[in-house]
Amino acid sequence: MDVKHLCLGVLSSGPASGYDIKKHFESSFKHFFVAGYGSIYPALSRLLEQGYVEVERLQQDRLPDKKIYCITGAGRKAFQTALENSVPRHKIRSEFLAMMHFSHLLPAAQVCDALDVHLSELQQLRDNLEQAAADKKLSAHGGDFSRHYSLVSTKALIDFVLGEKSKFIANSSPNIAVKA
Amino acid sequence: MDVKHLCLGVLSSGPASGYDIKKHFESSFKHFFVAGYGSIYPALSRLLEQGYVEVERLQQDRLPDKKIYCITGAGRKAFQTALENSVPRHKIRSEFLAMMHFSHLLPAAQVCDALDVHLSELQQLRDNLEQAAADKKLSAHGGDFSRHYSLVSTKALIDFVLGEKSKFIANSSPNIAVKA
DNA sequence: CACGGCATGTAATAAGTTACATGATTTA
DNA sequence: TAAATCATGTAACTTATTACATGCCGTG
Repeated sequence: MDVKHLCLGVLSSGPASGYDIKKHFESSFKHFFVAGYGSIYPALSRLLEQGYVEVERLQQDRLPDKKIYCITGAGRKAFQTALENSVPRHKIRSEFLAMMHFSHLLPAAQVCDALDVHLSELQQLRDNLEQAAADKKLSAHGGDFSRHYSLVSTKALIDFVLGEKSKFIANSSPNIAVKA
Repeated sequence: MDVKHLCLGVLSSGPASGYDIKKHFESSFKHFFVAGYGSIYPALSRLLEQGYVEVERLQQDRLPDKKIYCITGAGRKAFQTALENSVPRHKIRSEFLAMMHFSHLLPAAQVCDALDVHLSELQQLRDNLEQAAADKKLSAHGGDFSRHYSLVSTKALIDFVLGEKSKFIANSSPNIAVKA
C-alpha cells in the first residue's frame, strides 16, 4: 500500500483530479497516511502509464486545465489485488518521542514547548476526527473504523500528555511554571 | 532526527558496536523509530567520515572483529544541536488502517485476520513496554515518557480493537464466528 | 544438524520530501 | 492588498528497504 494504491482507492469511488485526491488525503487519510503533491502527481502519471487510470482534460475558464482521472477495470483489479496482498503494517516514526527520550539533554523550556506543540497537534487531530465523524458523508463504515481507532488513541494521549505536562512544570523552576 | 542522530544519541551514553546499537534500537526505540542494519551501518560510516565518532577495532577469538564506536566532542555537539533544532514531528503510516478504510472491498475473513494480526502486535508491544518499565535500567526518565506514551495509546487501542472485533464477528456470517 | 545469535557490510532499488516554477480567482 | 484556494507539475535530493554476501559459535 503506497501512494499509488491509495490514489486508486480514492478513484475507486469516482473520478477525481490530482488536486481532488490531495484534498481527499487531507480529509480522510491524514491520520494514517500523509502525501503531498510531490508524491500524488508522479503516482498518477505512473498509474496512467500502467493503464490503471484514464484521463480526461477539462478546460476551464481562466483556470488551468483540470485533468480528471478515472479508474479502469485493470485498475480496479490491481487495487483489489494490492488490498488482498497487503500486510497490515502500522508504523510510527516520531521525532517528538525521540526528543523526549533525550529530554535530559535539553533545557526544560524547550521540552515544555515540545510538549505544548505536540499537545495542540493532538487536540487538532481530535477535533478534525470528531468533525469528520459528525459529517457522516465520509462513512463508508470502513472509514469509521480508522477514524475511531485514531480518535481512541488521540484522546488517551491528550489526557496523558496533559498530566505529564503538569508534573513536568511542578518539577521545574518557577520561571517556567509562570510561562505555562 | 534520523538514524544517524539516533546512533549519536545511543553513543552519547557510551561506546558501542553497530550490532549493539541495533539491539538498542530494538529494545528502546522500536515503538517510535525502526531501523535495520541496512541503515545503521551506513549511518555509522558517515558519522565516521564527519568526525562525529571514532572507531576502535577489537579482535575476538573466532568471531569477526568488533568495531567499537565512540562519540567525539564534535559528535556530542552535533547531537545537541540536532536535538535543539529538531521539530517534534510525529508521523503514522498505517497500511493496516488503509486496509480497514477499504474493508468493504475485502472478504470478511481477511478483515478478521488483519484485526487479529494487528491485535497481537499491539499486545506484544504492550508486553514489551511493560517489561521494559519493569527492568528499570533503561529509565533515564526521558525513556520513561516515551514508553508510557506508547503504553497509554497501545492499551486504549487494544480495548478498542477487541470491542470492534466482537462487533464485526457478530455482524458476519456464522462460519466466521466459528473461526474466531 | 539445524536454528538462533554474533558480527559486518554492500548494492540495487524504491520511495518520499522539498523546493522550485507558474498563475488566475476569490475572499476577507 | 494580502492570503487562501484552485491547479499542475518537475528536479534534485535524501532516505530507507530489501536482498545479497559471509562465516563462526553455542544449544537443543
